[in-house]
Amino acid sequence: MTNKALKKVIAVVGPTASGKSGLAVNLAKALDGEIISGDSMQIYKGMDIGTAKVTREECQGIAHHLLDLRLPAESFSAAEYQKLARACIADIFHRGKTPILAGGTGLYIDSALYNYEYNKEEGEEAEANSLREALRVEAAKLGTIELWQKLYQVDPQSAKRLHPNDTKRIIRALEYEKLHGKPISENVQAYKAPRLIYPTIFFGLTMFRQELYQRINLRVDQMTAAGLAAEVLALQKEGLKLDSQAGQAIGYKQLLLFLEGTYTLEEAIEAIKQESRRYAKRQLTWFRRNPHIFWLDGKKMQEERSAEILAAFLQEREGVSESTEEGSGWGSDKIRDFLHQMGMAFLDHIGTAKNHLGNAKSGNTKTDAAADQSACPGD
RNA sequence: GCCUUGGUAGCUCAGUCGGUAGAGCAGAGGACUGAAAAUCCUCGUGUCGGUGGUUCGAUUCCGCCCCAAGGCA
Repeated sequence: MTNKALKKVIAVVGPTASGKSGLAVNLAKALDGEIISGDSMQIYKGMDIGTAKVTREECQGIAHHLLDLRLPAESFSAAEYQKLARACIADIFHRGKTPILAGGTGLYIDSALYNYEYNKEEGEEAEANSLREALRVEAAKLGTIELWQKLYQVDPQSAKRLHPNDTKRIIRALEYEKLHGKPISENVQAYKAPRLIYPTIFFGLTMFRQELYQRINLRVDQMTAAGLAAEVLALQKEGLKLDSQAGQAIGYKQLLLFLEGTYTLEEAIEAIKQESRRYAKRQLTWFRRNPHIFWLDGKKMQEERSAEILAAFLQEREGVSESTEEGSGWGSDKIRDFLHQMGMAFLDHIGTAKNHLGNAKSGNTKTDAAADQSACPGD
């Protein structure tokens, strides 16, 4: 075997606790890869336990990029992420390795991999932030409807798109208009036809909802046992605050509220579990609409051999020229057959995600053979 | 064994002076282009414990039975 690396970006996405990090490392080992984190909170130094950041052992010698870039008091943005992630991808390709983008922050991942256009002129972060702060103050004074009406006057298109209660997005639209003198809706053409900017293969990890939630609950308990509260306390002493970006991270927010006396410890932990479950659901909503993603059973993909087989498959196909890289046309049937042959689950993306509710109340929700096979591996 | 109070949506309960029922929480679906672990929108049919009776009609009234909690022996 000569070069194991692919000339493609591998993206590993999915909800929290679905096994992304582990699969990414195993794929990296098999494909001579390096991992780029696609996670908005692992950006922060010192936020390790609560963000489930990979430990030294878990890295297994594989390079991980875009972790620990900022202090918890600092801010960060999707635009900055885009720039850094793309530079990282270029560098990894340049060194003849496979870039593996793994993470759960949909906006960050899409910003890096699709033709999202952020404005270079807007680089003056401080200026933008002070303007944003001013708009925030104004928003609080005006009330939601009035703020929305204000946006309607300068950018009726965006106003129609945005719900009057979605203050955050309304503020951004107003901010954009002030900074550029034109409505943000003008910058949105690309967004109707998202285009991948690298050859990319997406893998999404998922599992029955009930199972996923169990794993989330378990993981929160493990984080608690590993000293999450102590971590938050230490960060608080260094200035981590509830109203900062990092202070909004699930786990950190609730424990800060505990330290402030709003929650008991038990209440905080319950809230962390619940918010994590809801977050996982939102992640699934984001990724499900992406037709490029091949969905895999997160539990089965945990086994190292699964990753090896998948990697071998990718290498085998590397030579084959693919004219239909984009869209679900990419070897769809072939990969399905292959994965079935390997005894792995192939979840037929969007449809199956819906079949994967695992909702006891609605009983048997399996409707197709693929879901059936993956759903009951032992039967 | 007797008495009391309950048994209504996954959970906690409200309610129907008899016309097949509704809140909170949990949960589900969706949106998303410089805060995104953020922000926002939408969604409530359940043998009203079981069974007989009264009634045009019972989840609602009555009888019996089952279950739970408390009290008395």
